[in-house]
Amino acid sequence: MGPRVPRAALRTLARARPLPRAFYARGPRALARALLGRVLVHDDPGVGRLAGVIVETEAYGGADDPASHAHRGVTARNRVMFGPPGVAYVYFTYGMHHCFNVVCGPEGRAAAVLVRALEPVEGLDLMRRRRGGAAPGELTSGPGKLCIALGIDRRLDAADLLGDRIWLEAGRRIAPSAIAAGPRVGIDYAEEWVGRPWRFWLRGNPFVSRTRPAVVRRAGAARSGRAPT
DNA sequence: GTCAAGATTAGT
DNA sequence: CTAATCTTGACG
Repeated sequence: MGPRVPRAALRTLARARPLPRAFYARGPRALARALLGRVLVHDDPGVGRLAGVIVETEAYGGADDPASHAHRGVTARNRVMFGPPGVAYVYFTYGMHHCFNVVCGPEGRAAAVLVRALEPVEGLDLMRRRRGGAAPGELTSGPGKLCIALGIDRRLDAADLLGDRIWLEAGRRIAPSAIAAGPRVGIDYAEEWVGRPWRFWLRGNPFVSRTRPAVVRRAGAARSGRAPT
């Protein structure tokens, strides 16, 4: 017989455990929604736990998605997008920023979810130092910012999210009605894909990235509310 | 080898 | 609005 553990404590333990592989075995849009409210934890070597609640995500597909790195097949950079789900895809861009993604879907089928913003919950002091003394609301309110704050870089590319370096925990339960959707940021090309609401966030959450609204360049591509899937 | 563009951010 | 900063991947 093991030690008796109160039910509430069991729930806490369950919450503090990495989400199982099966959690990631679905398409990118479903996962992008499911990731909202989950806690991203980085056990930064020699530093400790840095964590935040995911409040904004974007879904990326494979060959058919012109905005995806996987659009033109496997390359050295995007290879993990084609691998098994539950793995980190971290890439470097604009010569200075990293972006953290969660690989999902069945193995062999490229798909991933970009984590665009967090609500910081653990390691705020260090995050603030790394972010140049930024205000709490600015620490992790963008894909590049959150990587700086949590110390995420390419060393974590291909890291297993069921390992001991970086993982996700269950966190909060989110009601579907609390989720808002809109066009992906920085995707102002590929006309017929621009309006697709593959960006998700917690409605009204102050830690969501401030983005200029995705501008639809060509008339006729503009859509509001529901768009083709 | 060469080169344009980038799933961004901070500052003017 | 634009500079910063350098990797990636397409093309020759």
